[in-house]
This record gives sequence, structure tokens and C-alpha cells, in this order.
Amino acid sequence: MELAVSVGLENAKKMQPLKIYNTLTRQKDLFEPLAPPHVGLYVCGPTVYNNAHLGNVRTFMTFDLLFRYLTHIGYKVRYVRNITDVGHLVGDGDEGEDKIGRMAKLQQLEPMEIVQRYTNDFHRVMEDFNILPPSIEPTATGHLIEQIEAVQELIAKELAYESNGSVYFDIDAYNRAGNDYGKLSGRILEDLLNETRSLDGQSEKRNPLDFAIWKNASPEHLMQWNSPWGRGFPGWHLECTCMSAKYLGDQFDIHGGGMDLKFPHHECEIAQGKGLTGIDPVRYWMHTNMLTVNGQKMSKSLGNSFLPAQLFSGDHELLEQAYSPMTVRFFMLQSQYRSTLDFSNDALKAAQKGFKRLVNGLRIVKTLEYAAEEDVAPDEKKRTDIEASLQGFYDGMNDDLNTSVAIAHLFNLLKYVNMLYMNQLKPAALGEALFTKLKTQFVIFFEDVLGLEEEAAEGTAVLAGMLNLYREYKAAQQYDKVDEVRSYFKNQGLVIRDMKHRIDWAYEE
RNA sequence: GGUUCCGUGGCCGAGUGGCUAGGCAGAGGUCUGCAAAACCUCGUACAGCGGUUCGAAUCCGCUCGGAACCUCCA
Repeated sequence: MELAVSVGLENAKKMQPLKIYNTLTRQKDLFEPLAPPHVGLYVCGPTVYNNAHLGNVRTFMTFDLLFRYLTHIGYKVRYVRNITDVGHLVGDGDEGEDKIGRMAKLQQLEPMEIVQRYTNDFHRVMEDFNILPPSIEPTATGHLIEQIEAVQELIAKELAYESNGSVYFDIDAYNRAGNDYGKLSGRILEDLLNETRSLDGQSEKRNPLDFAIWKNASPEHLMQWNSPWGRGFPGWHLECTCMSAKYLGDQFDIHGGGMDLKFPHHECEIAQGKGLTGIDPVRYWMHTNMLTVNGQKMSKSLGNSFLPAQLFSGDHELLEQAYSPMTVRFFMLQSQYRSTLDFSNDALKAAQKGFKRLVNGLRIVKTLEYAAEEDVAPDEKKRTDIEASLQGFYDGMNDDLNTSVAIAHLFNLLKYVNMLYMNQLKPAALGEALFTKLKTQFVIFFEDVLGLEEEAAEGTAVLAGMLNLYREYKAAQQYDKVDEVRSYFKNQGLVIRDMKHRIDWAYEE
């Protein structure tokens, strides 16, 4: 493993710099961290009032990939992903019920039981998809003091005002101070005003666009705390501002989340952060696109969302069969994170087959050994091609995490892995250095960077025994018996590979 | 209505001014007891119309179709 890591880093040093599409500048910007080799990464975590669905998974998988890749190319990443356990409201803006409180009433549980239940579920789902835990996973309720302090500070700076026990962020005041509310999402304040004006009639806000940073709680509201403004609870947008600032500083490198959080959530985070410190809190904003089903956004409210468990069991009207977590991970990785990705049986089935081929490649590559053979000439064309694909993988990743391109190169490498295995290509034709590089990099790309893993077959010792039987029957030309052994493997989703130079088993759907 | 984005071969999905993306499916071949697997070869696709250019899927305009955000969702 030491060798593998050093080969990876050596390669990483040679590569072009990483470019990231920055929502703020609307272009791919060269990634230059504030304090290399350290990188601060914040991602809006789930609101734990319900089971995580597949759309959520795509976002967290994307940032898992970023976390892995940054780490792989030598950065020391502090990855903060919060748990929203209060303040996220249902319905119209600042007037709705707390999502968690609502679910608690519905299920007749303590709000914190809801939080625990769905936090546990979330963690299980993350683990299923091989999504690494973040460095810090703060909760909103664990940072109430920071939030109350932030509210006080914003009031002191006259960027927020109290109204009936609630405190609102004053967008006009913020803009008068030379800021530009709306710059992230490209919203124009006047347009927004024209649309919202008709909505709330009797608002306690000075401006309909002002958003709550602290909310007054009615007596029946389940989650409430003491504050200088009476009993209440924190505003959703402020939570992320406080938690990111606390662990990553007033300004940090990357903030991520789903596209649907761009407005208003992230817009508000910028306003709060800039309001508090005078500097833009985030240098690179990254947004993942939506998962769609038949062209429509997968969402809880549209009722077209999939639960991971349904996928693993195949228990959903739109599914013809079950799909493993790694198949789904691979499926999602085959598209770039800024594209919408349509979820369908056909696409999933195709991904499953491609993934199986790669998994077989992974098994194989680990067993390959170099053998010097004197009469084998170097194959320059193949050498060049392999070098190009090894670099091509990095080039793809460096181009705003273009996993589509990276995986295409992994398939190119797979071809050579299979050729070496089948003895259609001699290791000596590549030379020991390139052979070793291919061998180690393939595993690194697959496991460390893409976060894919083998879903291992059971009882490999038994399988080895069965392969011996196969050999014996075949040598004795007892073809009926040979076929029986084949069936044995087939029943376990495996297939016998009967090659010129060896006999082995492999995964097959 | 405002803002933004998309329309690629049978399907999925990259590419964004000249160079084979890749996967799945399909056809032929090598290998093989027969298969399978693997490898080799094969598809001249870029919504439509017009324009810019030596050259456009890629830039510009229009038309058609679809989506997201603007209201809770990753």
C-alpha cells in the first residue's frame, strides 16, 4: 500500500491543476486553496426528518468523490457535513411548521427520537454506498449558542431587526452596505420583490425578502429555547453559517450542496457570512444537479423518489430487479455531477454489466505478476496507450471531476489488464515499471478515488476446489460433469473462464 | 411571467471550433469439446432552419421540444 500511495502522488504531481466549476463565477476556476495543503470543505447535510432518498445520495456521493480525490492528490481536507436537526420549516418560507417537529407529532415521538432515527438511517445509507464519514458532523442544536451570538452581532451591525420575538435579516440594509444579495443564484432583487409582494400581506418583515435568523415559537411548538428575544428556535440558513465558520473559519475553500439549495439557502449564507465578517465566506461554490425519473426531478414532494432499500430489494414499481449499492454508485459516477441523471431500469442494467467487468478486472489485477521474458519485444504502441489512459484518468478528474471521462480511461486500462491476464500481452512487453504502474494505479483509481469496492463472492476456497474438479473432468473429457460444474458456478452468479493458459472464475450477472 | 440549463447513434452518457470518448445492446472474427469470458473489427450520431468560418455537434440567431429554480426538497 505504501508503494501504491507513492505512485499515486508521483503521478499527481505531474498532473494539470484541478479545475472546479464555481457557481459564483459561472466558470471552471483553477482550484487554489487558501492555505495549502489544507482544504476546508463544507456540505449541507440532510434534514433528518425522513429516510434519505437516492437524490440525497447523489449529492453526498459527489462530495465524497471530491473528498477522496483531494486527499488522493495530496491535500489535507477538513470535511464538515452537518446534520440539520431543527429550524428547517415546511411550507411557505418562514411561516411553516418545523419538519422534525411535524414528524414527531405524526409519529408521537420526541423530536430528538426522530432526529436519532433518521440520522441512524442516513449513516447506514452512507455506509451502504461506501461514502466516507466527514471529518466533523456538527448538529444545528449543538450550536445554538453560536447562532444566538451571530443573531446578536447582526442586530448590532444593524443588518437584522427584531419583530414580535423573531429576528429577520435586513436585505435592504445589507445591500445598502455595498453588497449584492442574489449574486450566487443570479436573482435580481426587484424581480424577486415583484413576485413576493402579493404573497404575505401582514408581514412582520420590513421587506418580504427578509429571512428569519431566529424565529419566535408558539407555545405548542415542540422545539424551542430561551433567547434574548423570548422562546424560539434558530433559522435554517443561519445554522450552516455558524457551523462552517466555527470549524473552517470566516472564509473557507469549498461549499457544496444540491442545486436546489442555491436559492435561497446558499444566497442567505453568503449574506449572513459577509454581514458578520465583511468577507465572502466561500471561495468556490459547487452545486450538484438533480436525479430525474422519466425526465422529472426526483423529489419527495412529487412522490417519485426511490429509497435505497427499495433499490437493493428491487421492490419498486419502476424496477425490474434489485441493484447493489456499488452498481448504483458506479451508475451515478458514469455521469458528471453537474448533469441531470435520469434513473431507469435500462440504464441501471447497463451500468451493472459494465461494473461487473471492472470488478473482475480488479480481482485480476491484484493477482498479476511481472515476469521478465527475454524474447519478448517492447510494444511501444500499447505502452503509449496505457500511459495516455493513466494520465487521461487524472485529466478527467481535474476537469471538474469529470468521472465520465475518468471511467472511460479506466475501461481502456481494463482492456490491457485483461490482455495481460489472458496472456495475449506479455508483462515484459510493457516493461516492469509500466506494468507495476498499471497494476497499482488501476486499484487506486477503482478503490481509493472512485470509492468502488468488490462485493465479494462467498467461499472462495470452495470455488477453488470446484475449479480443480472442472480441470479433472475436462482432462478426462467427461463433458457432462464439466457442464455440471459450470452450472454450479452459474447458480451463484459466477462464470468459469476457460482460457488458453489458465482456468478461473469471474463475476457474471 | 422572471432567471438558468438541456436536446448527441437502438439505450445510457462524455465532448464544446479540425483529432476513435466510454459503457450497454447488436454484427463478424480469434480462442474453445461446445459454450462462456476475454481480445480484435464494425456504427460516419449530434432537435430543426438559417448564419459566421477554410472548417461547427461545438460560435451566433430564430423555431420546436424538455427540465430546474423563483415555494419545502440534495
